[in-house]
Amino acid sequence: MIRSQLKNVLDACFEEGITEGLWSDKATGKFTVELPKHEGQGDFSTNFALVLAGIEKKNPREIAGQISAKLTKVTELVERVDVAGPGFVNVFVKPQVWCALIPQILDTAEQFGTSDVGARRKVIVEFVSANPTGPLSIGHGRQAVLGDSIARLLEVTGHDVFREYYYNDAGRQMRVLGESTRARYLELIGAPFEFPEDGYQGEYIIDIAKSLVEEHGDSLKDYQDVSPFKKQAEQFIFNDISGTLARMGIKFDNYYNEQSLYTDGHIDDVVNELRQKGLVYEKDNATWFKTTDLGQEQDRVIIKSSGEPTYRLPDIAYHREKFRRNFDWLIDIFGSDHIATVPDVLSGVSALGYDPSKVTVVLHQFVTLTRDGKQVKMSTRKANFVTVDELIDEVGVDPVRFFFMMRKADSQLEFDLDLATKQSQENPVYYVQYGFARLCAILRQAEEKGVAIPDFSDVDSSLLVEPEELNLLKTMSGFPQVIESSALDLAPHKVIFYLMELAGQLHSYYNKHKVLTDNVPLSGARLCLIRAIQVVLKNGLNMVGISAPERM
RNA sequence: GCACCCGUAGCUCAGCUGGAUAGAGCACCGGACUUCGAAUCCGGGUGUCGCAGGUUCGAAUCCUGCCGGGUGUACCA
Repeated sequence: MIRSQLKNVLDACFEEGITEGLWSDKATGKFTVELPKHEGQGDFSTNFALVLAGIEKKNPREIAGQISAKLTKVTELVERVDVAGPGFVNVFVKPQVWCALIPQILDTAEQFGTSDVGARRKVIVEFVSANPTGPLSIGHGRQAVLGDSIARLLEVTGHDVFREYYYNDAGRQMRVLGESTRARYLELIGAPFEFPEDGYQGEYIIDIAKSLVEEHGDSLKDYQDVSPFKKQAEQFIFNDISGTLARMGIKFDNYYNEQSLYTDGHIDDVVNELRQKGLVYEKDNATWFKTTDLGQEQDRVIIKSSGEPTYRLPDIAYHREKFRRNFDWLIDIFGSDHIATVPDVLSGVSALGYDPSKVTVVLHQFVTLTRDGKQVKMSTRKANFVTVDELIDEVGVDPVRFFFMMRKADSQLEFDLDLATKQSQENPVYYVQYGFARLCAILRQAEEKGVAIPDFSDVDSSLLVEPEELNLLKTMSGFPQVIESSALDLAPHKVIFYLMELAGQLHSYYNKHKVLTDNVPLSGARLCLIRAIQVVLKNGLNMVGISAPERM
């Protein structure tokens, strides 16, 4: 936030230089204010001189001198300006400017870090979308956390967020599920049975079959229709899935059933509309979507010769419905194995007259589990756990969420079970949470000692002079920016990295400087600082759905 | 074959959309609790940023071509 203040100042100096004839306006919007990597390069630096020198064909050091003379005059913000290297202008900000951040944080409290950049844009985030054929797997877990955190971040940055789970309870998969359940049922009551070839092998099918035996005895024995089996399975599995999601603190605004696309006629609509545009034709008894007309390499089947649509058609119809429901931004979280649908859906909606640039697809790579330094094989067999529930049982909700967010979506994610279960030093979740708990402990201690936490207006903030204190303030001033960019980039991992950084600075500070001392004014100032850090850590954790425990 | 993603320290990964001397965690070694919680801190790094070109004041970052890995490329979802 101080960075943007400085940018405004720099822009003003730039304008001033134009009227003075020092340079033209060609560089408008080209230069930036950055955070230098190394000590001694100031609190902020700007490439102003380098950019202008390139455009104006002048000596960068000369321009650097001119701009730094102007910046130096802004005494309420700037302490000192250096010109370094090829022409970087390094700005040192007055310590009081950093300290002024404390009351801002304390006053805005849980609002600190929120913004309205979203301008109440309506955004729909579709994620998980697993069909109810079994418990959520590790891959779904990553997607669930990713989608939910993205949704949370969009919410705090001023978007109107709608979370949706898309599923299909018809189709082949579900039929096989029903048949598997029936087979287990017949097995349980001792009747002859035949397990379907691609049937679902999991234990949970047996549990479902047991429930049917309890409810109906053997009265379903001669039932030819699979639907009672299917229905029971679906209900059980959905219960299981939503239970898992609830454990992770995830709620959906809507579960969208693919079936409704058929019953409401949207599937036929889409085909007809595409046909009218000359983008649909029949060949080999199937119906094809002429995607070669839309820049793709080959045409795609949308209705099989059996009369059943392929997955593409409902996907396109579903996205069209999202557009028709007036969302401004459509975000899909998919596993990378679904990448093939993306071009088809985008071609489809764009052929139907909607703007494909309003669709953003976040593709995440796979998750592997490691234990004892070795990869855990993820077979459908038992022995090794593969469900999110089992993962949560072993490591806890917060570590699960945290670890799933530690990597950007593009990267494969290695989930280190040994690290996640350690309640110590190495575990980054506890590292951050412990930072928060520690601050709570200090404040409890203050209360016990009868030390009042002063109002910031009664505090002499010039007492906060330690480098660790100023660094903490600098880091905290970047928090709103971090939240905004991780929201707009749909990249929660940035928040995680930020929190580790902030917690690290806090722990260093804690070990070097004591907050509660006999020096009352100093303790007062530090207590205010402590409370500010507490706010930022808590907000950061909560914004990505992780708890901030006061004691651990 | 084609499309997308990845290739950065022993391992797992960041790197703010082009900036200065490339970072963190883990692992390993050595230190710090009569003091606000040691789930913490302090010290210890000799990396061809996969390779080769190109763009420019400047490239891990952008472009092209290779190499290696993953995923997809169905009338499966």
